[in-house]
Amino acid sequence: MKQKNELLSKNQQVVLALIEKANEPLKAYSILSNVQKKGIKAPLQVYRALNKLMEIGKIHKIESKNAFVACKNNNCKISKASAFYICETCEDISEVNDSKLTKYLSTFKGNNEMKVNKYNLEFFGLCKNCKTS
Amino acid sequence: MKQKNELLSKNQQVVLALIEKANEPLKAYSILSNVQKKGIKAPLQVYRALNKLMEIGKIHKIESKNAFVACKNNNCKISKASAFYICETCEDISEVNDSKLTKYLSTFKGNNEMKVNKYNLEFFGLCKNCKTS
DNA sequence: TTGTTAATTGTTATAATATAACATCTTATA
DNA sequence: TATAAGATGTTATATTATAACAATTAACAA
Repeated sequence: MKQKNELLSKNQQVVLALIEKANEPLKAYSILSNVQKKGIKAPLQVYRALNKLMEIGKIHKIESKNAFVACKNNNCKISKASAFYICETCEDISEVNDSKLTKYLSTFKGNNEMKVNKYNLEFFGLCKNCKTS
Repeated sequence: MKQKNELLSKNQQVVLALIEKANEPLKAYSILSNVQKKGIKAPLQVYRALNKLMEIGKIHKIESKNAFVACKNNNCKISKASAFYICETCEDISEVNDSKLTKYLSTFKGNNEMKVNKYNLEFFGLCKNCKTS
């Protein structure tokens, strides 16, 4: 199926559905083992779906974990900006949703005259639960 | 040698020297092949040195590239905060050195009450050279 | 100076993550 | 209806990283 109308292909739908219903970032091979019953048999099929989903902003990659989460910020149309909190103790990850931060970073100009298209930010620390326990 | 006085062990010195003289991020296996003449033979020896060097803030990992660069910000004693510009065209990577950004992010409190210990930020875009060419 | 301890080293094997290369299929649209 | 873009399926392989275990080194305290 030629991808018009923002329609997702079968493999893309299957992978996205799994990631969306998970409440934690999923790794590629974990995704693979969970979609084999849906007919996806090889790593490349998963990675291709992941790449497409990242392109259109439906998911983000947590680079420091090699894991993938659904975008929680209004289903970003384009994946230009992402920021996460990562708990170093319980590994819980949540997406930062702070419009000031987004604005600050999207318009950030350092001293090197780069034209910034995109950024990824990962905060590490202790989440509310792990702080108190 | 027990590590007091901030002294680095032999393998750590060898790996750090290579990374410091490189003008681009180096990948672990590229480091390995470049230090074999110095007696480092196995991936683990490289990874162990890299991990130690990251701990003490001498180098940073570019998560999106799985590559390692020397810290250019006053040889950070502790690797708590890192930010990079990454050119999507020429792959050139440079460390952001902006005290306002550092302060903003180090004291950032979103809505989730996380205690932030550390962060990593990667800006993607076009560097000065690639913009004009 | 000897025993203890923590850090480091060396080594083999293997796990985990990701892409190359190539053939085929599907469907929108020119 | 031809074509081109996107998607699929498949095998093999490349790349990145750690497990597990044994041995060595040197600071420090008894």
